[in-house]
Formats: sequence, structure tokens, C-alpha cells
Amino acid sequence: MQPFTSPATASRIPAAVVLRGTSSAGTRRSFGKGNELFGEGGAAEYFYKVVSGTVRTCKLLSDGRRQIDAFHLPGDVFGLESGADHRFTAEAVEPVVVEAYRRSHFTSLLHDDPAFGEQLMASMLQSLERAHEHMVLLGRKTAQEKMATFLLDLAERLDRDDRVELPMQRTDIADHLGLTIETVSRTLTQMVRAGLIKLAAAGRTIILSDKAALEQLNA
Amino acid sequence: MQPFTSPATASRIPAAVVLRGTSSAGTRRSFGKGNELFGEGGAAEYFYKVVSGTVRTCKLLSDGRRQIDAFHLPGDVFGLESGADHRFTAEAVEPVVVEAYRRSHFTSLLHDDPAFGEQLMASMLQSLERAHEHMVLLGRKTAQEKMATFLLDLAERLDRDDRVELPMQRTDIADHLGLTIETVSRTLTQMVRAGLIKLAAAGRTIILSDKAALEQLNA
DNA sequence: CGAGTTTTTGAAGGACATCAACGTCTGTGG
DNA sequence: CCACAGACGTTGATGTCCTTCAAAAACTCG
Repeated sequence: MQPFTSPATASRIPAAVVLRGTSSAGTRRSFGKGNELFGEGGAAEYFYKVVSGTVRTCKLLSDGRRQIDAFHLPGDVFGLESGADHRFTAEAVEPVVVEAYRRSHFTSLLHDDPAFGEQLMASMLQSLERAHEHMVLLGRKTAQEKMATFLLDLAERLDRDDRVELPMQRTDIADHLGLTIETVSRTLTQMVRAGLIKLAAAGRTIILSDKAALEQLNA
Repeated sequence: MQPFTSPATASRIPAAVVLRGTSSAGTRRSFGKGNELFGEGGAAEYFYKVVSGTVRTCKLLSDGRRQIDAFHLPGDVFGLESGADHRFTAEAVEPVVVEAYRRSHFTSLLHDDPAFGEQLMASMLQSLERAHEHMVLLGRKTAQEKMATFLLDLAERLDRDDRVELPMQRTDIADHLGLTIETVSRTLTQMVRAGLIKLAAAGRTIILSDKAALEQLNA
């Protein structure tokens, strides 16, 4: 249903975001567009921090329905598990560079490098907050509201004021917002007609022309 | 839209679940049915561990739409925040006893009592996993599937094999599953007719008569 | 340029929501 | 103990937002 896109595009290594406040560095790794960083059920040997690019983490139901629980942008940490196995899949939305940390070092890191431990705690708590926020979106918002929230959030996380370059395609957005690709497309078209946004670069760039209106939809 | 239920019912203090693997204990507190433990936006001075009873944590949209992100049962930890304020509201679904920990002790606890710190980490990671699982439910499951998942999960967490005593009312279930109260009711009725469950005790007890079928719906 | 992929648009249908009324349970006071 | 009021839950009729099915348009990249 959701075939993994072809390997393609080897990735160049861009400006590095290094680990803050600690000396212990992870291993750097690159992944091409569509490649899997780890799969649901696989051993959770490492956890990751995005250096550049975008990662999606998702879960699948037996019949192929997919939920993308988050897109991870540079600086974000993901892949930490309480059990031995990964509970979701992580894939590169676009060419990605990550810093990988051994999970086994996790506990010892916590003790030896309190600063690092706190940073991890903080990023976990942030993930949790995002998850909570996203549950409101999935459970209680309309398609328009979902889209508005998504665009505003992305703009903020990408440090863009009113122009978002989408790293992901419509299918990904749909599976993130709990919609179909058609509804995503239609909702965007409606927003264009309503003057809330403008589409550019083959729909991959979105200009937030009426941010106030979008924020109102954000409820 | 969602009026907080009347105070009522003062709570008796039942068998205690104490903090495992550490000497540092929190402060014990009781809350009556419907009472607020803390509110969205309030200072996050404490975080909590449920001793007995059931707590719901929820978020509200400006127009009153509500999303209950989780029900917390005995042993569960909730209320940890990365920022200074609570990002959601916590209320007692039924009379509740909790153990409250000062958030300010959080960091020091982490250093002084590694066991406690790890336990916290683990419970945060568990929350995160539950959140991910719940996002799949909210974004991609049908009403029937949502209900099946909810019932099976609750049965497991309550250590019940095939009989669930619901601590919460239909409205809470609806706001947890991203449905309306009517759909919750209708879905239960359908399941009764299909022989998957039986209702007892004024609909507050649910007997899982065909667990296999429910698990199939659980996808 | 042309094949494949991604996105958009259209028409029709369905799952769930909304609006409305009725039934049932709980607890309180006569 | 029973009656009654208010809360909670169920059921019915109707509506709508989003999905599904289908096809065309736009874009990508060899």
C-alpha cells in the first residue's frame, strides 16, 4: 500500500548540528530518500538525533493503513524505546544525516553526563507534548484546522515566517493528519481560493499569505 | 460544553501502591470524583503517580471540544512537563489517591537516586508509546476498532481477563476515542448484538464474551 | 519527449455527527 | 420504601464532512 520509495539520491553532508553540552558524540550516518533507518519490531540498538533532513516515524496496521506520528527535523531526538524493540518505523523523507547513539550507553550516560541526561529527558518530554497536541488534532479537529495547525507548526519549527518548503509529499501529510491524500489536496485548494495560502514550486512550497486567518483555524 | 461534574463523593484511602525501588516518597493526596488535580496553564510544581482510582488528562480547544489523551490507572505517572506550566488538565474520574512529587526535586532525584530516575524515564517512555499507539487509533481506526482497542487495553491494564468495570462515563470514552457519545453508545450496542460483548451493571461493566473477535478488530 | 509518479479535480457513497426524544439509573427526601 | 428530579445512556432521523472510486492534469527524470 505504501511502498518504500526507491533508494535514489545519495546524500551530501551539510552543516552539522552538534550535540550540545556534552563531549560524548554519536556516530554520524546518512540515509537516502525513502530509506529505512529502523523498522518496527527491530532491535532498538540505537536512538538518533537529526542533523539535517527530515525523518518520519510511523506505525502500520495489518491492512496497510499508516499513521505518521511525527516528522523529525534537525535537532530532534527520536527512536528511544522503553523495551528492547522499536515500536515504530523510521524513514528518511528526504536525504538525511543523523547522529546515532548506542542505547546501551543510555543509562550510563544518564549517570556520567547529567547534562546529556537532562537534555534527553527534555527532548522526550517535548516529544510527549507534541504527541498530546497531535492527539487533539487527530481526535477533534476538522480537515481545515488540521491543515492550518500543520502548516503553522512546520513554519515555526523550520524558523520560517510565512513560507514553508514541504520536505514531504501529500501522502505523508495525509497519513500524519489522519486524512486521505485527496482531502489534503482539496483542503489546500480551498485555502488557496480563500486567500489563506499560495502554492508554489509544484505545490512543494506553501506561502502563508494570511497567517492571522490560519491561526484562527488553529483554535 | 463539558461541565466539570459536581464535587460530591469524598474519597476513602484504599490499599497503597508505594513507590518501588527508592526511599524518597512523595506526598499523598486524595481527590473526589470530578475534581481537578491541576489545570492547563497552571504551574507544574508537582508530578504525580496514581495510587488508586483513575485520572484523566485532557486538552480543550477554545470552543470546548475536548481530547482526553490518557486515563491513568494505579502505578501510572503523569504530569511531568518540560516547561514551567502544565500543558493539560488532570481530573479525577473517580475518587483518587495520588503520590505527588515536587518537580524541583526531579533533577536532583535523577542524580541522587538513579533507580528512581530510570523508573521515571521508563514511565515517560511508556507514556510516549501509549501516545503513539493512540495516535494510530485516532487517525486511522474505525469506531468499532477504536472501541475494541480501548476495551482490550483497559482489560489488560486492569488485569482483568474478560470483564471490564469502566471507571469513566460515555462522554469520557468519546473524548478519548475521538467520537461522540452517541457513536460510543451505538458501537457498544452493535457489539452486543454481534455477541462480542455483554453489558452489565447499568452499562458500567462490560463482559468481553468474544475476545478473539475483538482482537481481530484490534488489527 | 514520454513513461511513471505525484497532485488535482470530479462524482457518488458512507461513516460518523448532529439534533431530538425517550429510557434508565442514582441518590435524596418525604 | 417509594417517588421524584437530575444525570446518564440509548435510540432514531437526518445531515454532512470526509472517503472512495475514477480520471485528468502537472510534474520528474531518464
